[in-house]
Amino acid sequence: MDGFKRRRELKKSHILQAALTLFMDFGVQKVSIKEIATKANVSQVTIYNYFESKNNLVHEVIKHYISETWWEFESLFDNDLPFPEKIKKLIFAKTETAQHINSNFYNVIMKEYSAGISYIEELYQKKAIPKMMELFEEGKREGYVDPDLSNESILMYFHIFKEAMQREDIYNKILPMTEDIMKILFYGIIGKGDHPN
Amino acid sequence: MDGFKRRRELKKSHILQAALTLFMDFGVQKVSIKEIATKANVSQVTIYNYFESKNNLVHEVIKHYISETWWEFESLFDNDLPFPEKIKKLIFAKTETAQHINSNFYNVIMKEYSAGISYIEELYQKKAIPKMMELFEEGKREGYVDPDLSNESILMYFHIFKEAMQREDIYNKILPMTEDIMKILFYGIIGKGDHPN
Amino acid sequence: MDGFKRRRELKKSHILQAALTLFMDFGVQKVSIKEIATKANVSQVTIYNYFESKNNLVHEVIKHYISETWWEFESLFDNDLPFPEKIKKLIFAKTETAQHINSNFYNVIMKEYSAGISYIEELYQKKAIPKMMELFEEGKREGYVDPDLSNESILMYFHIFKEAMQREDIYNKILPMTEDIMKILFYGIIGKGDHPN
Amino acid sequence: MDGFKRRRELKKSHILQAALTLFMDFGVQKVSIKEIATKANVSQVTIYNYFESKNNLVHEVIKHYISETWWEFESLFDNDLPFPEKIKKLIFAKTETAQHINSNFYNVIMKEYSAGISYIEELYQKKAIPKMMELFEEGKREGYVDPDLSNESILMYFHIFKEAMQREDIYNKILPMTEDIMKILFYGIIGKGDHPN
DNA sequence: AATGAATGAGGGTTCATTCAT
DNA sequence: GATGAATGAACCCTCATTCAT
Repeated sequence: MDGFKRRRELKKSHILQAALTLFMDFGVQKVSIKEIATKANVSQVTIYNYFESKNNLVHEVIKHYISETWWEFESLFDNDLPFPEKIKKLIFAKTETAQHINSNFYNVIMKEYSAGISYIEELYQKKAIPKMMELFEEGKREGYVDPDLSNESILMYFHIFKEAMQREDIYNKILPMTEDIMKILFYGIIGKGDHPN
Repeated sequence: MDGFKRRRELKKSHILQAALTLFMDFGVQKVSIKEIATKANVSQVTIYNYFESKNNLVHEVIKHYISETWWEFESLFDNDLPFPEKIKKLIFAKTETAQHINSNFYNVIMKEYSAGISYIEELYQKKAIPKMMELFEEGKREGYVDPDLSNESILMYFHIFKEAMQREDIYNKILPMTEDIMKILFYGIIGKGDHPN
Repeated sequence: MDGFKRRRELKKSHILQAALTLFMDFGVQKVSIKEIATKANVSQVTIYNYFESKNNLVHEVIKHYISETWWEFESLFDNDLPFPEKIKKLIFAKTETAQHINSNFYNVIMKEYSAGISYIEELYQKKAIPKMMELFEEGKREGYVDPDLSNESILMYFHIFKEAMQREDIYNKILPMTEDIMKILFYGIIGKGDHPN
Repeated sequence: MDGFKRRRELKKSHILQAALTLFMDFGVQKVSIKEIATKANVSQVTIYNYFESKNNLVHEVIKHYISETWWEFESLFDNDLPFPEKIKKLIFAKTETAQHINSNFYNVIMKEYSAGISYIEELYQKKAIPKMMELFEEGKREGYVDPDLSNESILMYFHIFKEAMQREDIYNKILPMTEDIMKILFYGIIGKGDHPN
């Protein structure tokens, strides 16, 4: 990549980062192109030159965000922790990028996702889900996961949790309860003791 | 209440209902006062006469919505079902009002809530939470809930689920997995069988 | 029509007139909503309240213009002048409305017309053309028009002239040549004298 | 002309051609410098380097267009057809360049012309008009044109026609009526028969 | 009390043009 | 000499809100 292209990419990256920060703080709709331009120290038109429209900028920001997030997610698996610790980390690890995400921005991402935007879909289907499935299988092998449960159910279950953790308010409330929550997760609300039936 | 006041209340109610419907479908930001006025068959100014500002209207709509939702929530407890059935109903019952709620509107409500808006806070603290706590105690007495778990943790746990269920996409995906999800909820991912430790 | 409606119509008419004047002078594209608003002494938004979009305003201005023009056109027939005088008047009469029309505006009107916009089309097909045809028939009866010529051809022929007359530059150049032009129109370039073949 | 200059002229010509095509299709106002640059495979700035401003580019394009058109016009006279055939050809010949010209572009040219832009004016005054005058004189000599008519009047008359023919809609409507139109042109609407007075 | 009319502020977007390499 | 990058100004349009009747 020559100097021209590199500088272009750098500036694009600046704009993306500025937009990402603003979107995460205030949501997509509340942030105007003007604000992004100001924060990125460029003119509005420059943004249009690079991204063509606000909609497109939003797409690119999401891609940017998703791929950054992805690396952090993937790194969670790069260790030899025992299964329960992996799970704990997976749910409670505060990823650098993902925290403090404005709910509007979050919803926009979800809308993209459920609209089947290929980039996210592919990353999720081809990489994230298989990684999780593999983890569940490991848990089943080691006796930590009931082999009768379908991986899909467990995935949904985790998904719901992981998502809730992204919300700052919930995260803060739940942090002091980590142990209890982990217990419920593993042993259910009944606990490991004797069961009524 | 004399005729004047009654008509006034009726009109207010019309406006609230119109606004609620639109907010639930499209979110708060995407709905303009003009649209609400049109749907409610009044002029924009009438809305201002009654509600002073859009922000205030939103507050009132949320109050309206929360109280409607509350009756449905309360009614979930009016039965003699065994504990597990109550839980299932609690999580999976599609309340009439709450379903299909636009995520933007949902977030606005949540923001109100976490901002400590008194009305919601009070309803939640003084009515909803005690009702839930009572339920958990019942579960503990009957051996369905581990007595070592704090009620607060269980509450959070349920909260996360109940909230996820409000989202149409998640609800639809999870419905076919009801049994698995309930199993995880009660027995954890380990299941009721022998435990590794 | 009550006072409200009357005032509304009056204001609408103001805006239409302002827009018409500007369009005729500078063309549609060169005139901004802001300019129209300033000239009509209203805010831009008022124009949008009345006309919804610039496109729509243009439509309405054209309708307004066409109907005004129509009365003047129709009045040209309300007389007992001999056929040749009628023709002369028809071609050279400077209608109050039609003169000084900016060519861009003219083209926009023509585009509307050829797009088959119903209002203009109908006026033209059902009223203007029959009126002209009738005139040609009169001319044929009185020996002023060759009965072998199709009315359609004559219509086209006149149409071309009448249109050219609308253009200020042409009109001014042609005015001193009125007699010659009329002669050509009636007797052709060959003139009434003996013909070569 | 050395290689540098030749390449420069080639590029200029490319740009002119690209601009001309676009102007003829969409009009001057609707075509942006960016589009021209893209079509000509140069950068926007190159256009500015060569033509200084859009206005100036438009001038140059018109000059380019006029001179191309001129050759075609001139060639119409290079034959030994009898007078009536020459006239017919003159009016109905669809020149290669001139056809399908967007009306906006046409008007811009006309504005240039009536503004007395020297290049066009000169070509017109010194070349086109004399050529036409010569033709009329020929017609007069051969008895096809009434010697009492001033050449200026006939010129205007033809001008109006020729112009109308440039418009696609009119051209298409008039083509099937060629014979009638030619008859009117030569013998007037009265025709060659006996005259009423 | 209710409403039609009106608006200032701001949003996304486009364009002709200039800067800087 | 040629270009990618950048921009101020303007445009159409929307919205929450106020005015005037």
